[in-house]
Amino acid sequence: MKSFTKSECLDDLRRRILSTDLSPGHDLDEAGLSEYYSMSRTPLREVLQRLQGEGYVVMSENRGAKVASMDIDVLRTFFQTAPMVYANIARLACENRTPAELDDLKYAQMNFTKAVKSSDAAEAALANHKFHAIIGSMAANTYLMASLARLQIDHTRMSQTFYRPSAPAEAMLVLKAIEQHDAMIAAIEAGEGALVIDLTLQHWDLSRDRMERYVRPDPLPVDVISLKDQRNAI
Amino acid sequence: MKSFTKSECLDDLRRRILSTDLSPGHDLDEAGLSEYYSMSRTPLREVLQRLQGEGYVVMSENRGAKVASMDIDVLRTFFQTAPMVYANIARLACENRTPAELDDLKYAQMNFTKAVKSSDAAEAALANHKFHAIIGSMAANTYLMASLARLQIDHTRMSQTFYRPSAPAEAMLVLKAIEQHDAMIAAIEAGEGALVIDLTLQHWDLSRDRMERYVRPDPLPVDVISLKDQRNAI
DNA sequence: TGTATACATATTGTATACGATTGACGAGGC
DNA sequence: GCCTCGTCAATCGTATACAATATGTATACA
Repeated sequence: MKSFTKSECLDDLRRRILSTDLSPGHDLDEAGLSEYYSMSRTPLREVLQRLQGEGYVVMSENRGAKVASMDIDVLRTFFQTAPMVYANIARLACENRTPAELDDLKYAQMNFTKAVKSSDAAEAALANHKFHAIIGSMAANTYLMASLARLQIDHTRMSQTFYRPSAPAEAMLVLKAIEQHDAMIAAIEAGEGALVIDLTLQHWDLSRDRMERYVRPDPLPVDVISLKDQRNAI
Repeated sequence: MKSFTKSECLDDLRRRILSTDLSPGHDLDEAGLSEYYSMSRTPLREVLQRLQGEGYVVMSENRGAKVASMDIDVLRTFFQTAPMVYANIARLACENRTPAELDDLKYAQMNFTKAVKSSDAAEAALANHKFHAIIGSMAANTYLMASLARLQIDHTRMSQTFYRPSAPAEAMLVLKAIEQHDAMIAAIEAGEGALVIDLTLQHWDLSRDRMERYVRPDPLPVDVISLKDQRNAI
């Protein structure tokens, strides 16, 4: 049985939540997880606390931790807020990026491309997450970063289907996303703020259209009873 | 010796950090705090973890927790980001406020006014914090809320001087802030989005001008050595 | 048969003891 | 005299035991 360090445990839980291996709303049992990661409950609880701080999980007194749910309200505000934050982050990244960060970004893009070509859906989603997280850190803005990090959690979870294209036309869209990333890298490197905002919004539009697939095939509840269940499940 | 519950401890630490009773960069000793709040180190560590998640403190491996510092970069991004977030929050608050929240807001404004009139600077700053936090929760936007909460931490800490007016003309500015709050309440109640954005930005301008007092009398370091110290102190 | 209450069980919260890491101080070597 | 290395104290990190709380189930009573 592999033994995990605390930060490995943290990373692994993040991965599992982002890839919806641990689905939204899933109940996280301390004892079970502490055994799984072969560490005692004390450090594991601290990991969960931290994940709560990052918005991955929600904890309630005497009732343990759950994977942050994605209910109807959350989705609404997500689509409302994301473009603004993404655009502002991109602009700031243009102004503040360092050469080292640019290298990181190119490396992340390489990994992303590789994952897409090898049809590894979960890996592609995570690589995409990493790519945009780097743009976030380029922006060097603690405050917006807090929003971005939370947006990305839900974005990555929703985009799982994006990288499992079912039709050739849809596979093309993923390739287009790769191209857009390349264009964004170039614009950031050149420091062209207006351009990168434009590219970011285009990238967002592509992603948003595709994310409807996540929402549409599994329609949001409309009758009172299941709505109530959804709310209670938060 | 008063015994604290975990959430009381959390609140108290937040208060002490916001009022700069615990100054930025201050080192937080687990053993000392656990004795002060008469609880064991385990729950106290969880409190600190949580405060880290909220941006109040910064923790580093094997080196404990510190109150989040406010160095030169942070201030720069603060002034860069605050108006955008505040304005957007205000607009959303207009759209989504509930009657109960409106009552809360009016109550908070009452407390704020009271604190100002009684010249209780720390209390006024905290009441102002609460006032704007309520507007934040009215917006019902988890993502922006994450930014707002972090902005508010630094805003409140910087505004400590605001409520200690040294000249009559400056005392007037605080009274003006009260009036602006009233106008904002009215606009939010009426659902006038454009107006509340305008009022919010005016309110921000007032606050920003006054916050220069926080920065100016104690100039940011310009020589290399103290800049390095500042960075290491993060 | 439905509901309420009391008990059993599982899970979370807290305290304490012990082990690990860091940073400082001082002795020894260069 | 300065640098290096080793020891020591202080503080942080982890494990485990125990207490408190919530949930599920069975039973008694209406």
